[in-house]
Amino acid sequence: MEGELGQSSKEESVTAIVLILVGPPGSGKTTFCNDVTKSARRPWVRVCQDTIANGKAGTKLQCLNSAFEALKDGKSVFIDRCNLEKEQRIDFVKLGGPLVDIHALVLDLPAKLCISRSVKRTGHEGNLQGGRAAAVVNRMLQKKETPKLSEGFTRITFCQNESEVQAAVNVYSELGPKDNLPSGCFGQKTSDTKVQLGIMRFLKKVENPDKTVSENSLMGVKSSDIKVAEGKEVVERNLGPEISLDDVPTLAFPSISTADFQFDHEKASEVIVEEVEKFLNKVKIVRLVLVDLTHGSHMLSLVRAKAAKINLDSTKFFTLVGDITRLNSETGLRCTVIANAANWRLKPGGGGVNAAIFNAAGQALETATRECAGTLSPGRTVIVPLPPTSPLYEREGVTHVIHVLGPNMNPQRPNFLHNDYTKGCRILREAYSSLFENFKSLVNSKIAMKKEQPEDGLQLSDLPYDCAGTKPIDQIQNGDQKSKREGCYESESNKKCKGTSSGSVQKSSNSNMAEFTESAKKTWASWAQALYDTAMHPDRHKDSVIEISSDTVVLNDLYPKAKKHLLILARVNSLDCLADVCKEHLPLLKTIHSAGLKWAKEFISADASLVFRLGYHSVPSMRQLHLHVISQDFDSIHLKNKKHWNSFNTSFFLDSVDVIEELERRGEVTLNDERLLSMEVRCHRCRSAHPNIPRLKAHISKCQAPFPASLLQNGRLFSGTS
DNA sequence: GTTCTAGAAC
DNA sequence: GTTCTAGAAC
Repeated sequence: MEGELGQSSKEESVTAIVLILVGPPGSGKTTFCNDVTKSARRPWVRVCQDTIANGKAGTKLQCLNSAFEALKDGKSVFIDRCNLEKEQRIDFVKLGGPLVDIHALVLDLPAKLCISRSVKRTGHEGNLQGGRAAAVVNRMLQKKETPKLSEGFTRITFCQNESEVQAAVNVYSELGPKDNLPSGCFGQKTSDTKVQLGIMRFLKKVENPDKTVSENSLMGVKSSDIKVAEGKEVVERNLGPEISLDDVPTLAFPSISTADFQFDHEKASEVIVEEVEKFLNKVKIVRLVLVDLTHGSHMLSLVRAKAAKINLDSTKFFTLVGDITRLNSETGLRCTVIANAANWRLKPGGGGVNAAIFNAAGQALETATRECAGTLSPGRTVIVPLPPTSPLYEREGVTHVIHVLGPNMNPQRPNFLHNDYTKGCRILREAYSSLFENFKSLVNSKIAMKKEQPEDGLQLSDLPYDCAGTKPIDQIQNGDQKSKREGCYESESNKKCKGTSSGSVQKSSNSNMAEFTESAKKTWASWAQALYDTAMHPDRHKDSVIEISSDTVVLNDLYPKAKKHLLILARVNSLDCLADVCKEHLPLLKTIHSAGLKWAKEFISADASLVFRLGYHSVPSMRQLHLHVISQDFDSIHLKNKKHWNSFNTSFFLDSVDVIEELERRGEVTLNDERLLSMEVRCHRCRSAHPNIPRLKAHISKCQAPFPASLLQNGRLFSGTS
């Protein structure tokens, strides 16, 4: 079937398009098709499952047949059905071929908007009226799987609001019969709406357990249910129509000074709301979340009431009951920066938020804090970048902690203000304003990086602030503590730690902030395409290739970093790196692993002293998924620098066994930060640190220490005795 | 990914 | 002086 498609138009070599619309009822799929068709410059046929059987709902097969016929006629096709799950799209993607491009248009509009449109709708072809719409939309969104290029799409457009939809309408209606659109992903991805639902449930559970709307009743049919879901204050505050959870830089902060420092709640809540308002007037795209662990927190309700009174934008500022150290894992709320209610010595302990954050972040935060500041005075704040090795970074995605020291009204604690609230309020204002400004600087620093790397795909016009507005560290650190090196998380033995605060936040935290915005799919420089070319055309690389199968190509690394160093390439198009890997690739990854093991065995049979490790780089330099099979002698003239060493000997290197295990368990792979590559170099056996690569190499040529226990487990190392 | 090289570190 | 790193160019 695929082979025949597009044949009739082959002479003119016109490429037809199958545009698969992806969106829940009420997202505007049909409207989109109609709008494009109205002024289209190429023939389009809309295939709608709701009406395909003589105006009534039909089957997917009928849709496929109808699309196939239209393509045979040289027409382009809209697939107008929800297509939210990969499984529902897969057969339509198969319509693609040499003369048929498969595009997706993701209508990622706010769930609330889709629900209200569906509810209001009376003449919709799918008969999705009334209260049932809310149930259906919610249920569908929970199962939503964002389309990926790896499914077989040549182009995916994401629309999060009406203006982006209109832009897409323009693009497709202006597309002439012989025109093509560039491949790739366009428009930022929003969070999955199921995450929003996760938060909604969490909030209902903790904020108001008695009046909780059960999932069943939310999915029920009464319109009153929708009222409850939409009308409840807490839900409304957190599910406003403009929210897209993942992409907005978010700061989570505790109430400063109101716990152990016994600051008056009424006054503190006033300061918070006023400072938040001031900040949000200045900054466009950020979110601030006030977090408190206690159910029915007095502070949160005071702040909520005051925020509502002045109509603070509830999508930019809201309150949340939860553990500030577990926001991502427990509520799905991703906060890259969190604030800590610190003590003046910036030490762990003391209970409350400070103890919780230092506990959760591990020793790494203590060390990193020491590198940035010795002490803090009231009203001041200091930014501490979290090392990627910190559990808080790994598990929660927190890249920075900003320590804040608030005013103290507790006679038992240092800097007691003797109930001088004039001074107290001034200091508290300073503390919040400094916190928010520091947060802003971090976000700006991320943007500064994007500005330098336009190939990342982020449009400057999308940026929330003026890129020129970044401040050097000495201005933003805003503390009277002795300023130390920003961004230092390496051991004291590293020479670079001797630096002062002359560096800038921008430079040191660029990669920290890499998660603030999701960039479009990576573009690969020409030199990075060699493996891709080898995987696609192994016959052209006969000098380096040593084995070809239907799924893999095996070759010797051109610049081996050890006595034996092989690469096993996946022979799949658009599987560039681990970030592209999903559950469907499990069999392939297992095949690759077996091929690697087979070769390791062969080498070991020739030289029994060899020990092998099989794994992937978190962020490879070369395109095309490739497994490294590398002997652990690292005896090679090509191993020349820190990056070479650390790419195989830090958690940047992900063991194949662990990748497969995580893929089975979670359906995706957790990648580690590129900053690991510039960390100090340590022996992979005895873990001793070395000042430079020549000294490290001299050491590893002699070191006979046993491998660390972690490597000896789960078959991560493979030797003659394995 | 590598090569080249300026300049930092020793 | 030599050694080594790190950034730019490819």
